[in-house]
Amino acid sequence: MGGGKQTEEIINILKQELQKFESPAIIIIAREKKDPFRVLISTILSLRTKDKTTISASKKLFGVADSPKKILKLNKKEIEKLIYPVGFYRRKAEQILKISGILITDYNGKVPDKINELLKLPGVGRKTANLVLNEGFGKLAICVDTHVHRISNRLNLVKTSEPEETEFALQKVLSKKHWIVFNTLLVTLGQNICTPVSPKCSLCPIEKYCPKMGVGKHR
DNA sequence: AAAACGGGGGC
DNA sequence: GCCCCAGTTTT
Repeated sequence: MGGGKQTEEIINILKQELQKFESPAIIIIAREKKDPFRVLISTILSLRTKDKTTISASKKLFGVADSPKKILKLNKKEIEKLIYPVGFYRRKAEQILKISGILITDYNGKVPDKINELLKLPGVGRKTANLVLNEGFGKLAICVDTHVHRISNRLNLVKTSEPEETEFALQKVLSKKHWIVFNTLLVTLGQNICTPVSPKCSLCPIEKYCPKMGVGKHR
């Protein structure tokens, strides 16, 4: 299935050239301790939030409680205080409590490793679920967020209007060995170079593969 | 002052 | 399918 020489080249170049940039927040957090629960909770925290904020809030929270059981010993106010600088902190505190309760009662305290089960949890959509499968469990999944969606379309790897379409379109285009790294590479590229507005095309290591080369400003 | 931030849920 | 969410940082 799929691959394409050009896609291979793009991924290889990105692997080489993006090493100098900091990894996305969830990768950094997962690197410290590979634990699906930490990936899940920090991904919730990262929603519409900058990486630096996500990392510091995650550290604060996990310093106090990094398991469903420990989370449930806290009340909502205490969690809010720990995660405070992230956006939507009240909603997220509630979701973290609810998720922890559900994990205890329905899943024996473990994060499920099936996407349909993950999607039942409050605050968990496809992006979060796939990232948990991907980074938490090392399972084959393509996590599509705004960066992956935007850049995949800029490169004409896919022609889609919604992230969910992108996920399924990429499954046909990408060879499976790249499914897990793809998200990290494109997020890193998207945060540092191929930004939503005013992308730094002159710094882009794959500019020659980009159909919008030289446009300078594109969506 | 305004836009941006690795979405998701409610209607 | 549209609209709202929440507070901090960057432009």
